[in-house]
Amino acid sequence: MARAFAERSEVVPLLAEVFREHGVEGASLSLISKATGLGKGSLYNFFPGGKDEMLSAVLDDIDRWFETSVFSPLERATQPKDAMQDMLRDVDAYFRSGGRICLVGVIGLGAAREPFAKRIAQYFERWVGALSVCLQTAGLSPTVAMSRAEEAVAGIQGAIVLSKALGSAEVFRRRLRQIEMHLLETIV
Amino acid sequence: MARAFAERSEVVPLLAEVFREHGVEGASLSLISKATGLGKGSLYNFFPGGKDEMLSAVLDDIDRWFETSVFSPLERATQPKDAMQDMLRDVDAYFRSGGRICLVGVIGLGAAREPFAKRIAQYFERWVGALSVCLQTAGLSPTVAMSRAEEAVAGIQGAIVLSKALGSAEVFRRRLRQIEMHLLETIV
DNA sequence: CCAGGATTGTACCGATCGGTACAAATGCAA
DNA sequence: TTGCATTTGTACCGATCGGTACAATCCTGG
Repeated sequence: MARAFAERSEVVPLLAEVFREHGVEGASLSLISKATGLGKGSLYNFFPGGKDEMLSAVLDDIDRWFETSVFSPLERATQPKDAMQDMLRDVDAYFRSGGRICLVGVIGLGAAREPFAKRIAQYFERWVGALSVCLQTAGLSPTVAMSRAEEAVAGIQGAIVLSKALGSAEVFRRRLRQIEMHLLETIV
Repeated sequence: MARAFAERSEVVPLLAEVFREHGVEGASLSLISKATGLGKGSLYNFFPGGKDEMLSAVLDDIDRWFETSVFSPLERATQPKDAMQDMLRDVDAYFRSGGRICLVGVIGLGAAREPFAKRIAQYFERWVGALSVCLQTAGLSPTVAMSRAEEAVAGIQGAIVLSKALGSAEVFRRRLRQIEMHLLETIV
């Protein structure tokens, strides 16, 4: 069995970047081919299902990253304050202070949403849920925790939209700082 | 001089809806033609510049609406509290409680941003600025007003993303209610 | 009623889309 | 080294893209 020059798994992040930069519909196979250095033959060898399978693999990759780096740590946190600060630091790095968009969010806004609607909803439910658990660990009631978690996640998404539109990383960081303040107020 | 069956101005809202539902890249001329009931001939008669001019006309229309319905009332307000509540009511109606997306926001996130980057930035600067003026009228310092205005506008954008992803109008309304609380706290 | 410009549908353009076919190139087991 | 399955580049497919050309149609001023 011949070895692949590029593992499927190492192509996925490149795909993700193409989807982020050109949108799902705008990411043509020729763009993808150029960005990955892979011809159509290789692309369809790795992803027989075409663009849909590529996007699906990208979403899997994103899910995995957030699960291990964001959601799980929030839920398991014994020091909620530290966990939430870690989350915001990781989020700032992941979205490059607003220079990188949230692929899940933009797919959710687009017309090609339907095939992925369930996964997109789960991503945000999971995020809000994990943050809510963390806030409850800090002593907040389920109701208040849920509300504040939803506010924080929406705030992050809004920060991406606003900072991207204004072309300002400073706006993103400023929003994140405010979200942090708001998450931490009235807890230990 | 022959009269037009459809004024250019009455086609624009239909165009806006097509762009919102299918995205700027996904809104093909055939879709636009079907949605407006106009053939390519008429379309290029109204908009000789093609899709770009259509999108530009849509953005003009959006600017005009927000200017008269949102920005200007905020700036001229003598009762800041009422003005901000009116804004949030109008925003809820305009975005159909999250059922409708913010076209300016999504263009700002996309790759086709560059030709419209300046206008997109101005839209958000104008929104944040007008809200900030209103908050200053209510007695807040420029610094605090600016920060709170930015938070509110980002919150609205985030509410759209989140509610659309979750398919829940209730999420949108809940976010808006919280934004209202936050805007109004500590003012008359 | 008619002349002439405005408006319209339709056919068509080259380019590019996502996807398929397949032969040449490649790498490993024996 | 040889045999063979895998991997790859490339040519090609029908469909559709945005846009143009233009003849037929419509409306209205005279």
